[in-house]
Amino acid sequence: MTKGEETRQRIVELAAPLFNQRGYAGCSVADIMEATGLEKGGIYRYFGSKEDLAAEAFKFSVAEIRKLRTDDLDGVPGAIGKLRYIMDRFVSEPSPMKGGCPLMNTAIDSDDGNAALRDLARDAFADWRRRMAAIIRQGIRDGDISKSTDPAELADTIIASLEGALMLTRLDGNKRALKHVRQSMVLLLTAHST
Amino acid sequence: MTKGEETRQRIVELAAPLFNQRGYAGCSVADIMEATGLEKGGIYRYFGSKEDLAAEAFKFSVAEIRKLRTDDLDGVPGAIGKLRYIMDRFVSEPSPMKGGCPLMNTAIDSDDGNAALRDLARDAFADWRRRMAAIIRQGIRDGDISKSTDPAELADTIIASLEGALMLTRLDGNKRALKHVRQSMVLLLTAHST
DNA sequence: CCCATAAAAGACCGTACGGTCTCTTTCCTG
DNA sequence: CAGGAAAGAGACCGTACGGTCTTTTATGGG
Repeated sequence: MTKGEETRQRIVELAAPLFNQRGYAGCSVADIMEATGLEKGGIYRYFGSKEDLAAEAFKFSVAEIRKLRTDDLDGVPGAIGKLRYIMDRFVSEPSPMKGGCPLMNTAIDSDDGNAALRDLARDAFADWRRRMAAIIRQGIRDGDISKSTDPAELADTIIASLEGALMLTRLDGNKRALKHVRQSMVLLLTAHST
Repeated sequence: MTKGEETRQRIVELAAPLFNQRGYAGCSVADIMEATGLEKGGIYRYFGSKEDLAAEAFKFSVAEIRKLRTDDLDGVPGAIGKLRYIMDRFVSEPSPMKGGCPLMNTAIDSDDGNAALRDLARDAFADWRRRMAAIIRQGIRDGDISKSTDPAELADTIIASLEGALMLTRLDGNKRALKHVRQSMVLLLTAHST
């Protein structure tokens, strides 16, 4: 990795939490200059525009979050176990990055305009949903989850409720909503169990 | 209502959807000038700052959304019926205002900085949660909902999952997530019914 | 050690930002 | 219809914005 590549990577890693906290419009290039200690020239050398940099930063955030949420998942036995593990991790480590969940933040930040970021957010959620549905399908095959369960429906519900609860939790400054939702999701899983 | 008061109100009503779509940082005073057809002087006459205006606009949005979501609720019999009615309305009319749910948008937009807006969002969610918990408590008293149900837990779950689903729905451009979540919440309600 | 090149600095540009202030127009009342 | 007050226009201010370009500095292979 050349020095330039290292610098570029450093910019992305430092910009990611800034964009995540302040949003695309709320985070200026000057903010990134301050965070990285670089001048304009040192940044625009690697990125054609602020939007390009924001997209790269978001991709980095997605990769980070996916890593964190997928870690150790293979070692957890059974579909129900995996789902509960995902939920528990979400409650115990709700914000893998300063500013909350980058997926949700970007989804809301870019729902008007900024099509590039919006599409990236959409893809990231689609990926998460697909992976979770696969776990549920496996659970159905294994006989742990009822055959009448719709994997997409359950995956959407878990993701939506976790993200919604994270928003409330960050707003309230405590984990009450997250804990409540986990409880409810455990109950829902019970209803889907065989 | 004097002409000034009318103008002030018009500014608030026109600014509300703009702030909701573009966020606080993403919506400029010039945008509001264009929407209202007023010049700077005509706006700053009524508001001390952009932040003041944003707060007023958000309060207006909250009042609107609360009106829309509380409408006709008294006519619906039973706690379960009321909860299902709320959820159905949320699915059929997910965005009472251009740009999605102002509560969620503001919550995410202002979670870093902008304490005034954040507090308003927090209060708005607290109010919604309180009202929903009251419905659930009434359901328990009436014997429609199990005594072991925690009203706050159920209220948090419904609100979180609806808001999360709304985010996904707006991102995807279709109502799949909202419909899936409603299905799941109906099932969850069943589990809480006596 | 030299030197081509990579890397970064930072001056500069035009524009848009939030906000202020004075001047003009509109309105309402006596 | 006159005059004072309310309402609005719009010029103006300093700053910050995203972005460009030339110049300087660091680096690393021959």
